[in-house]
Amino acid sequence: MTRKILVTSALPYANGSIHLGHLVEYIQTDIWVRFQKMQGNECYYVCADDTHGTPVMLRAQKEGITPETLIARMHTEHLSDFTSFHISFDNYYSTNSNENRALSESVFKRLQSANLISIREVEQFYDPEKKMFLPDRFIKGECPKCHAKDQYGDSCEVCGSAYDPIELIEPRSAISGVEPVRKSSEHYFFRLSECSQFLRKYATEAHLQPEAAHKMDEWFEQGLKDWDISRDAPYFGFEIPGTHEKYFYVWLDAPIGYMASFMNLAKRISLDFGEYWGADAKNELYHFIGKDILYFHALFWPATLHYSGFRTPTRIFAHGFLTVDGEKMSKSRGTFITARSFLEHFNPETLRYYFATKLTNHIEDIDLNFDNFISRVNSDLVGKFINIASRTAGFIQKQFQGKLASTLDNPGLLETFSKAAPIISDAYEAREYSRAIREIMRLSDLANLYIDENKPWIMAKNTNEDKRLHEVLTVAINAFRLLTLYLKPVLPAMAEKIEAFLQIPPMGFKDCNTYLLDHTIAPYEHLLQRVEMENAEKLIKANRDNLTSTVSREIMPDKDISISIEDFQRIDLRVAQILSAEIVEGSDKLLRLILDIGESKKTVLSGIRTSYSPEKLTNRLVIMVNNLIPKKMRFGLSEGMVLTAGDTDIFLIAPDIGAKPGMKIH
RNA sequence: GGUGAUGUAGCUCAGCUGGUUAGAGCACGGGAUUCAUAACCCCGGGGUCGGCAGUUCAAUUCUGCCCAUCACCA
Repeated sequence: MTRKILVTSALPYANGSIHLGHLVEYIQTDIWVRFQKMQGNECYYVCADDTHGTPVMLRAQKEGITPETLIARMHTEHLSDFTSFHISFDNYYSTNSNENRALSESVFKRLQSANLISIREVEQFYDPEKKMFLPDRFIKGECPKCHAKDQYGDSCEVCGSAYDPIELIEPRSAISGVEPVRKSSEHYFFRLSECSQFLRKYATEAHLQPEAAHKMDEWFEQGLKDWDISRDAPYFGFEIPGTHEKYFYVWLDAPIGYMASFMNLAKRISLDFGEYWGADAKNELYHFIGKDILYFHALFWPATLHYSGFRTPTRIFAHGFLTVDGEKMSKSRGTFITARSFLEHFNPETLRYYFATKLTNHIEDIDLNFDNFISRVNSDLVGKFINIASRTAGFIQKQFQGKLASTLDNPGLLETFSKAAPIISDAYEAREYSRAIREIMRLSDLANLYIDENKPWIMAKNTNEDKRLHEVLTVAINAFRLLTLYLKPVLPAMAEKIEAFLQIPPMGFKDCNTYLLDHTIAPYEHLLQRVEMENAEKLIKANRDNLTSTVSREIMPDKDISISIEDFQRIDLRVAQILSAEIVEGSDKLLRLILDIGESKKTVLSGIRTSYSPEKLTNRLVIMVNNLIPKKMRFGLSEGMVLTAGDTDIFLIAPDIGAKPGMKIH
């Protein structure tokens, strides 16, 4: 039976860039969603930018733009980062939408009629200069316990104690620096204390992870407190209906953003909203979240939903945080790594794979250790998995014109692979990705061992063993196909490349019992570069450097980096045509290119062999730096360089069709 | 401070409800091999399973205490 499933990840806040910590969650969720789709289930994955609240408002002010402009920019940036990491949202929306406003208002009104909203006076710090109430994080002062200076209003980073902002010694507004005054105002409260019976029941039914259930018990024991859901103007958010200058606290409308994003999707592709969110909806609903926001998702959110006439989540899946080299991510250490900078140094799928080897269904922190990352990617992905195709495909091409045999040498091996499908899919379903990966790597070892035992390279020398050779290779390629299928939720882009190589339609789990026989495959091209420690070092350095220049870069160009137009014009860039390309003997990476630049020819030694084979380059147009001082290398003279993009995967830069060799570039 | 989680080979981690000589991958040493981007295959060294007590015929696995690390405190 086809399950109907709606999945969400927590909404990233529109005040900062996506970093590797965020990606743990999106990658975890995306693997699960892709797995569900491969199982043939109807599964939708929605998310949105979380756009409201004081930090967004203040940042927009600081940049001199409207909050709407800021959140539009962040939305574009976030979505582009997610897309690069192959996060396959069915909808990526915004909490600042008409749907979300309508739903938030309606939820509020229904809670009001259920008599779950109360109004109370609250005394808070107020910045008399900025004329606004200050959230705890925007008040700084001396810690009342350990007397450390310059601590936030809610807790001390030095001694770790938590307190009320009013206890701070010599409090200051972090925005204006003036001393805040105490001022009272009317606040709206959601009477969570009235919901504890319902929530206790819900906590049991939702089958929370043991750690989460434990935490819930702790909260129940302490007694649930009412929740302040209003904020005073100025505030960027939705005004509360029937009030003047009172706004919904961002945490009220943020989870409603899940519904709003789905509503927007539902309209577009004609889904029934009620089947997913109605009070008695039967479809499944899952939220993936970080452990820090369990309180909001396991208490406020189900209560809000239930008492406003909607369904509650089927399950809530919490995960731990990311540490880097065993320590909390730190901007000054350069381990606060942004998604974007990772992409400049590594293939995104290497991170997806690494996280998959670490992720379990427990709320445990996972560690990014670069030594470990490099060894996992190089030995598992390149050395074990890809190696299977790499060491056999050549024979299929050369000896059998790319065609697989119609019979198998050892069907038993492939049966073992097929039989592993339920083990692997159970592990994915249970979010025990590390278990799935262990099993897949065990199978990869079996495949490599099988090839080793049968030694196709020996058989290839004896023509009388052709039939057996053909069958052995066919088993190997089929093993590779099944491994690809099993890894596909984790490595979607690579799986797509491999499907093109095997010339087969997109695979799903139902394909785990069929084999490719009497079928022609394409020539093999290498699928993944090894990763190197050097790149990790560059990545960390880039993030450390970025810290110091972030502020100035947003406001004015950095003088050290900026160049004048005259500086640029000193570089003589020309369109060039590759007349010939050949491998430089004795070198790992170099190709010798003979380039036509109109009036003359030049020789360039270029380190692009890892990404381009010479036979593919002849007649291509490229861009070359013509006035570079010629460099004498061990293998001869190089009279310039050709422009490329990327560090590990290298891409030649090419002019548009019609350009002629020798044309100057300005 | 309160609460929780974790602590198994150099590194990253498996070890289900307690039961024969505690496992894997990587790293390391030796061998074999050359099809594969030095990848792959075989063999090996290496662990008082954080410490101390207790329950038990038997504890890495259960209980208590201690130590260390990490996280959370709406």
